[in-house]
Amino acid sequence: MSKIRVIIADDHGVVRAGLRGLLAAAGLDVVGEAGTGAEAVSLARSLHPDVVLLDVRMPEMDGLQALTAIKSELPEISVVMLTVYASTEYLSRAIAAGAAGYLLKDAEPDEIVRVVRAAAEGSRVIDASLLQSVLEHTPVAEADALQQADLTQQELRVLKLIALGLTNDAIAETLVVSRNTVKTHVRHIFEKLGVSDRTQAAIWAVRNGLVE
Amino acid sequence: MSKIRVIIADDHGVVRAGLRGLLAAAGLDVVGEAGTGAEAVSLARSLHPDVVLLDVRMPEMDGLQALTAIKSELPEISVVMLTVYASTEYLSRAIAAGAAGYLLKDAEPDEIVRVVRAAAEGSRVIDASLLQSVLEHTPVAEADALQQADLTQQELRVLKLIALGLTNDAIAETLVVSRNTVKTHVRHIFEKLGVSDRTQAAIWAVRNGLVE
DNA sequence: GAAAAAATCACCCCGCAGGATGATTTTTCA
DNA sequence: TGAAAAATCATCCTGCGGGGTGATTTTTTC
Repeated sequence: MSKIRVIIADDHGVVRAGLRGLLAAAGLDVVGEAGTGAEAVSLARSLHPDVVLLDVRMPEMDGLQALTAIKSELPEISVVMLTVYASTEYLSRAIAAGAAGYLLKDAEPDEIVRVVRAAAEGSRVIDASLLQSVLEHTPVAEADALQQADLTQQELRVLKLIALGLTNDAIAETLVVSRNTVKTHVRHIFEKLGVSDRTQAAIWAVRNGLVE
Repeated sequence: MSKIRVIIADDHGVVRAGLRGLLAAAGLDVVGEAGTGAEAVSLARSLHPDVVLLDVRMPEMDGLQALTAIKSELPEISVVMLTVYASTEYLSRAIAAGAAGYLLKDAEPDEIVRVVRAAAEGSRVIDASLLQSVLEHTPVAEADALQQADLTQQELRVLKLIALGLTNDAIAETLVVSRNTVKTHVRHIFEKLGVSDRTQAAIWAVRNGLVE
């Protein structure tokens, strides 16, 4: 079994060095480094790594743009986003654009390695602490419809992940439960909201300020 | 072939009378009238009509609540919503709650009859003028991402309908094209937005202010 | 008037989503 | 402590969604 090949893209040399050491120590193969989004894309093209670690904020094409470029040209490469902010907005966009993972820079080294490994295997994993903030923090405003919906805690989490654009399988992985369990929650959510599919549920969630 | 049985629910007697005459003249059978949402629900329960015409605004349970109650208890009954406002917000909710049609009160008599007839047959039809206003009116603010997406006119319409929660078949009916055509547009939309399913496309649309 | 873009539609395939049902375990709360 | 609610998971089934390909017609644009 060959090593997982990774490209690191961040505009700060210090961060790159830190990540490189961290990943190398875990037995991963850092095959390239980029300081801009554009560089990251061309490196991905020439080196075909298993995973690209992209900082959200970079000169000459930011992380999201680079992500989009890579996924459209090289969809088989897994891209993990790195950020300092726990922004639902960005998270949602990154997921929609096909990111395999989303990491906070202050995440535990083990957590970073875990997410990169999972990404290489084709899984989608969101950093636990980031996920926490997204799932547990509900904007207080406009909570009336939410109250009326009378969702349970777990159903609420599932709904938020639906509203982020995750599939049932991705939700199952994220919440560490089985796919069947997720499907059960999803059905209950539909009943309670009075909708008939996940798209309508997502729209409901966005309109009622459940996310963002 | 028996007449289509309709219940009319509106808190204004004048409106009810107008609708009754209009529908009767078209050969439909108005089997009941209600002045409140609660009445409409109980009438629906006892009379089992083919179609219920619900005013959005009514005392004792508004139209949306009545719609939800009817659809959960008697899903086989088609419900057409009546309103004076062309609100995307309400339209989206009504569709999500299972409305078969959505009519403006100042719609042409022929149009009203057409929608009620279509609803009785199980189709989902949105009043043409209302649809027009929803489809052709794009909030100017935040049009940057939209420009970048570079969608064609028809793709834009399809995306808006996706963001209202319509299925491909419903979109096909609404735009009067084949299902295959819709699917083609949908695929192109996904490519242009860089998303992988309709839920993410809907979220994109809402976030970028494409609807509402 | 020719070339390019947009819109239309068909057929095939596959997998996930969504519906129905039943069941067990854990947690909550009166 | 005992009942109710919540969370977990399974299995079966069906259909729609989404991917791939190809093709024709209409409209736009240079």
